[in-house]
Amino acid sequence: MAATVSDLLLDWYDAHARDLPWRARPGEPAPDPYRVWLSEVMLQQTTVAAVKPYFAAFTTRWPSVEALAAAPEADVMAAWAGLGYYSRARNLVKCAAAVAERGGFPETEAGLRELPGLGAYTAAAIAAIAFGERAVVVDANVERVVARLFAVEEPLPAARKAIRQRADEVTPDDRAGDFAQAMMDLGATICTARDPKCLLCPLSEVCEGRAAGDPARLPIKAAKKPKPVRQGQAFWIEREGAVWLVRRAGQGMLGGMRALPDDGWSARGNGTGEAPLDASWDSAGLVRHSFTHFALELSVLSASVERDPDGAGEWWPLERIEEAGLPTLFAKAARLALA
DNA sequence: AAACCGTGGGT
DNA sequence: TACCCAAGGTT
Repeated sequence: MAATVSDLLLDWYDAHARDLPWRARPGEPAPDPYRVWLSEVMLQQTTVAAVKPYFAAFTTRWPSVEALAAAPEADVMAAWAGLGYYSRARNLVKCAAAVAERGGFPETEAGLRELPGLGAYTAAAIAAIAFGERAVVVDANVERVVARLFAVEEPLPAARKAIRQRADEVTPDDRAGDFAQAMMDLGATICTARDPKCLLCPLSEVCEGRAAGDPARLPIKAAKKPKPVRQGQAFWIEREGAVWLVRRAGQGMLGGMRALPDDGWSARGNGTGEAPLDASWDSAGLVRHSFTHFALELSVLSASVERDPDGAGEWWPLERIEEAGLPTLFAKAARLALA
């Protein structure tokens, strides 16, 4: 009888699984659902290398979902600074509160799916990895592996339905969590987006994409739109060894994060060029920063003042600027201003 | 349902 | 350099 995809993949995983801080080794008991949840949210659209130091910091500072739920939201947002996609941090706080309130994580895919910040992928991943449920886990790695394995010629995103169906067909009843992690490891290390290592792949003998001759061209994706370049200004306002920081609105770009005052630049257009107060401004330089859907040229203006700017904000000590939790854009601006 | 939402690393 | 990409979710 021919070996199934899941047999081949699980055998490979038993020998080659990556050793990651949030993961149990093959055969060990399932890890703490809190650690699975936290890692899965951090890993959304984010590389393993980027997540590792944040995962270590969060689990040290907040060892349980109850501890995280009890933390001030500002502390969690500041600890997330630099990881990106800050709605994840806002939802992390909401989710921790909901889980602590109900006395633990839901143990089913459907129950998990109701929590803030958990979509189809993350709910399935936690159900399978932490609770051993047979859930169909489809992320970008699985899409790529499945598209190649079954030579799916339909372009993404239209192919998602067919890919999910194929993924369901190869997902085993037992070890669904290991199977999901094996698919993701395969996608991350062997069946990579560029230059797949087919000679090392446990599925090479059954891969229809390889049989067809050019697996690397799959999955087929639509061309990306060009990013506009926007111009804006940020203001470095000093008084008595402190800098004026504001908190951005809860929705939208860098929502909920501490920030420098700026002139209202956005994805849609340039800033107004208007400063938040009259002062003698010096140019501290230009920050070029690329977001997902636009690029920003941010000119940083610096001044010393003797009164508070209008509106809400706080004077933050310069020597503790690293602890302010500025997102990377404004951390770059601060570096310029302090240079 | 297409658009919005970060960042760092690889090529 | 410029572009692509990564364990997606929300609206």
